[in-house]
Amino acid sequence: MNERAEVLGVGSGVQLSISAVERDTGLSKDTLRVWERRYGFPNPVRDALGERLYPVEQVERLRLIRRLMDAGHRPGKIMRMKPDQLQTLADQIRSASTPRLDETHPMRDDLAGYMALIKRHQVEDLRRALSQSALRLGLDRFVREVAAPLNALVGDAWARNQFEIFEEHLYTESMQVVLRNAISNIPGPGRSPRVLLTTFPQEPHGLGLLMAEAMLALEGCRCLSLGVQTPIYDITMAAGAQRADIVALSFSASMNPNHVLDGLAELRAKLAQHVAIWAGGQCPILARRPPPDVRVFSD
Amino acid sequence: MNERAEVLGVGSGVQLSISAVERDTGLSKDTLRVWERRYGFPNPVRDALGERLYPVEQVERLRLIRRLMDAGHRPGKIMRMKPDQLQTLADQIRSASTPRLDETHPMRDDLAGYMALIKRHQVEDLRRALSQSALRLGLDRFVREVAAPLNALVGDAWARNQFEIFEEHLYTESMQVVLRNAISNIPGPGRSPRVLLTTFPQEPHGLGLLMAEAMLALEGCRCLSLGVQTPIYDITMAAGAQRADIVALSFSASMNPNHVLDGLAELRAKLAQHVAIWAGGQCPILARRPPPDVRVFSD
DNA sequence: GTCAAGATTTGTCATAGACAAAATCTGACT
DNA sequence: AGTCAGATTTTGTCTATGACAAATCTTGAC
Repeated sequence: MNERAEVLGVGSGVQLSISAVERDTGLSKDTLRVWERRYGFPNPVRDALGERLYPVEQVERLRLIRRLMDAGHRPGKIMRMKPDQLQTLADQIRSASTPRLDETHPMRDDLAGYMALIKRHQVEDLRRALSQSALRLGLDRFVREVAAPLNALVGDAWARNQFEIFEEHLYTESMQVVLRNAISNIPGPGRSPRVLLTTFPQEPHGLGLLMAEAMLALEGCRCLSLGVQTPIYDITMAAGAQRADIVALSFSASMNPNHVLDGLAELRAKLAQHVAIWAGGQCPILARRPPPDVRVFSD
Repeated sequence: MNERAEVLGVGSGVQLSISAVERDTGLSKDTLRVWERRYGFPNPVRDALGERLYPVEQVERLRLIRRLMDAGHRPGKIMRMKPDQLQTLADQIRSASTPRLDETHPMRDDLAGYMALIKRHQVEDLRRALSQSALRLGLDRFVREVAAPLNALVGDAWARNQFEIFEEHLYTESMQVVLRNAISNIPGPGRSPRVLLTTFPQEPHGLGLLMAEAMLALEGCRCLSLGVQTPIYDITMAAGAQRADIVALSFSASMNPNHVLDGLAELRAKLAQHVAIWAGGQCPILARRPPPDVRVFSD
């Protein structure tokens, strides 16, 4: 019932409780404790009750470590490195995973423009610009060339602490309005596959779902979205009730990899065999270790 | 790195590992273990390694318990009850929460029709019926006479355990589509008050927000929604950045009354004095003990 | 009815040991 | 040089039990 403040301001720096760090980094409490025991990092201070308090610098380093692990590095190696070595490694990763953005091409002007609008809180301008872009490019190209990369940029900036929560909300709401509007203008669905869209209970981000719905609806699929955070058991019930041919799931980068894989395995086991599972989103584990019997989409 | 199958078929029934149950029920591992220790339920069998395996029947009972807790009951009481008593309790919630619908008036025919469509999972028919109703009545009357009461009915049916989670999701998504569509067709905003809409972090329900946005936009307000679950600090930042005149908040019946009152007090303290706070929604505490300096709307 | 003080309930945090799955290393063999 | 089986290390999650503060219920006075 412990709902005491989990963010405590103490002296110079803010400090987070273990559950706050679990939320922010996606690392389970067990993992955080065992890392401390084995590697000596993180090294949180303790409050009067002996409970862990993580300084923000350590939380940021944990976030960085998580990114490196997503890129294939193992904790035992990373944990021993000094901060500057870590940063060097991180920079290498970045050029490996998105070479286009840094050197080959600079960030595309239009995307940079949208980011600036978000940062300056010009919501109406942002919405108008996105709408116009969608009209100009067509929904298909808009999703591929604007929505998806912009989403990644925003997620990235968010992970680096360059965005306030409300700025991310402003972006999400704007993009949602534009996408929903575009989707509702797609001519009536064909008879072809019936697709049920949703996310797992730990995944509150719905933009990926809308992008998927847009693309699938354009292909003539009969899309039915359940919104976000549907328990696995209910996904199977809904799939049965709606006679779905495909269950499509969206995963953001912040999802715990094990939850993703375990959840997909459980869903596969409970779902009728003839129903296909499609998975997409920014979540790195999907690309690194795609589960069997699940079709994975990168974009 | 325990990624052994967590869904094991053993003899007649399927059994789930503790982490699978955590996912399915939303109860933390710690909670599941401490319930077992204190109340003797759940009572999972053990595998060869001594790890818990929960039979599906127990998981389903856990889900029911969780619902009753959401409705305000405490685990210590519920846990001792026999299955049939549990079901009785679940049924009793109805008469307490909505006396009017059962005896004083019967349920209106059109609303009963929508409820039936949800129950029969006829999503496309539901969406079409709602759209037509919105066109026929006009958005203002549609919100007052259809969306708001239907919302209450669905919330009620949910509390009585008459709806599956996915059925509630189907309804929410349909109504959301209809409302958003209607909102985007409202002619451009006047210059009058700038309204910032959102909910508190504990409140994930967004339909109330959309209904409020519809009503306010009809009045010529410049509405800006942040979506759901914005931390109080970020609400103040957003209000400042957007030069909001009004901050409008929506509260469903499931919100903890103290969280509501404390949150409103905190927001009032942190927000510039000239910014008004409007609060609305099904939450009973708002009507029973309206906080000072906050304008409360029942519909 | 409303409020404060006291008692109870309840979720989360702490500790440390154990173990299987994943990842890496080793050496033999095409 | 590449591939494969087997040994070794790494790593995350599980186990158990005790502790405690926040939330909630109960009691009694006004």
